[in-house]
Amino acid sequence: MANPLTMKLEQFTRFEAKERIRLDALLDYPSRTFARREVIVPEGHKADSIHLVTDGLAARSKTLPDGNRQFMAFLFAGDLCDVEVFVLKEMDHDIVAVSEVTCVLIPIDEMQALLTESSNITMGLWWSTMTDSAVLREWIVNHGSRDARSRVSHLLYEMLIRNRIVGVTADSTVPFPITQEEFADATGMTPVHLNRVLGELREESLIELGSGVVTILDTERLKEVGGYQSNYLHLDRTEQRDPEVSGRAGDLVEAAPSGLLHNAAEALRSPFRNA
Amino acid sequence: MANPLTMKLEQFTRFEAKERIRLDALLDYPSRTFARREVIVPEGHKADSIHLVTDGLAARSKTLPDGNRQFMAFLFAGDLCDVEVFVLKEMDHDIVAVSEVTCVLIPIDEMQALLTESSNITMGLWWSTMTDSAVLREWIVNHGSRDARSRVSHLLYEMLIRNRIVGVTADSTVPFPITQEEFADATGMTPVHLNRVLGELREESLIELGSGVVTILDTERLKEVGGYQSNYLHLDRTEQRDPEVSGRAGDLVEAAPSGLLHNAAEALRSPFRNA
DNA sequence: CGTCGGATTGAAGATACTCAACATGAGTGG
DNA sequence: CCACTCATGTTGAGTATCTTCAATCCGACG
Repeated sequence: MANPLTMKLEQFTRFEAKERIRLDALLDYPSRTFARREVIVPEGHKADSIHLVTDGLAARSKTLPDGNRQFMAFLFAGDLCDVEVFVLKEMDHDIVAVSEVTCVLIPIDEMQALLTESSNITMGLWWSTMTDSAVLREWIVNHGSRDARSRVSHLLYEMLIRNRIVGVTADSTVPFPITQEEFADATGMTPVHLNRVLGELREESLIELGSGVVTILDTERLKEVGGYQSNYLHLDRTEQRDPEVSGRAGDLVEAAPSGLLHNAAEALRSPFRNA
Repeated sequence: MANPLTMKLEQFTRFEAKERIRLDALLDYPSRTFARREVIVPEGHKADSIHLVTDGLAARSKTLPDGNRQFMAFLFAGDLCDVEVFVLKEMDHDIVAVSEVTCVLIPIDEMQALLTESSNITMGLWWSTMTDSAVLREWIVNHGSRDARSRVSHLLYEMLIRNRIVGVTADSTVPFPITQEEFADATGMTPVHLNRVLGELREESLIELGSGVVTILDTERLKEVGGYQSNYLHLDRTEQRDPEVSGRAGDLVEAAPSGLLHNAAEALRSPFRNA
């Protein structure tokens, strides 16, 4: 079984065999499955181990005193839930399971060892938090400057792209096992209004809703409605390998079915390769 | 002159003399001053040097095709504008000068060297991007789940705390050299409505507006209106040194005038100290 | 004194929220 | 196998918040 974390980090740098083996071995640590709705890592938690998602959909979530809940990010296979506690003192938000989620629990000492051994891995993880930051910033734009229609479209489109990157989706079907209430928490609106907006988008034949899946019927128009620009996902490293690829890799991913990024990773020359 | 970057990173780890000298020497690189409104680093920029703010207030900003502008973060002295281009391919947003801003331009090779030399510094910078992420997440909550009143109060309070951390402000006066239009861009609302909300807060004797400064008249109530919780700034490292400090350092900073954090830094035992 | 950027105020309208009812569909237990 | 329940989705009507457009005000500065 391929280690999704390795795959992810290889978007940034190319690992030596030894490093890859080391990373792959992380999957041997005990794993745990969380039910839908279950809290994977609670706010205030001080970790002795780090959670790596290997399956399912999780979310970073914060609940305000008034009960209002806000999702700040979605986590897929290959995403680390709580690298921050490793450096920061404690979690400042919850990680909750949106679908059923499986995590591997990596002891903090092991993580520590990994970082001291390989600066390549350290840099890779740093890169990972940076791309996450870029997504966070885009979410701020989304919440601050776009209306409900755009916000919903934007999130759906982002989900499509992120799934394509990972190679989960070949066509325009996005696995999105989420209730409308949760969707509303992610877009900062009420479930009622979200429902109406989704209705609209469906009415206009932009999307189709199945159980646990969203099908994008008109990717181009959805992208437009969402005001989507792909640069913030930083998918454009392929250029460095293959300059004659017309356009940017971001567009490529949006067009090509799957498996692209892994290839891109193989060819990557990062500034830290020799570090 | 104290290097604000060193000071900031010392909140996380304690540097050896050699490292500190190395960091401090960064200030010798050529610096540049940017006028109000000037773009410091444009979107799409691929850097050969990294901008370190040494004075003034800058902002991360994104402008949508429809002209709508959104600020995603404010940058103070000691903040790096574009570490990301160092790892990512290019900037996905602008850095703009809100007040007059001075930056030191650090050559990318120098930065590279620093990272290879000292894993302590690498970890420190990683820590820095993590705390930035925490702030970004809080901004998402702010935009997604709070109404205008709370949003404005929250931002003001955050600015107060961040200024206290740096030791700029002893009392409750926050240097905030910003127009209401820019303030509106940071809170995701129209200038008109922001103006009304500010009026309200002033009416209620929560704040007072001067030119380039905001005075918080009632910190407690402002904190409450903003629904502010201090944990996301991760100021609580002092506990590790001085367990008898009642409460958390976060609250301490909110109460104590200044200079706290630097002391805290001196005593910090980070998990990476021996790395 | 006039100009200009920025702050302030008013009135009308749109977007999104609240409250509340109702529909649907997947279990669950009789 | 049906009835019941519970979670989720859907729809309606009234309301609040925030926006838009536009006018006016104010202070700094030439």
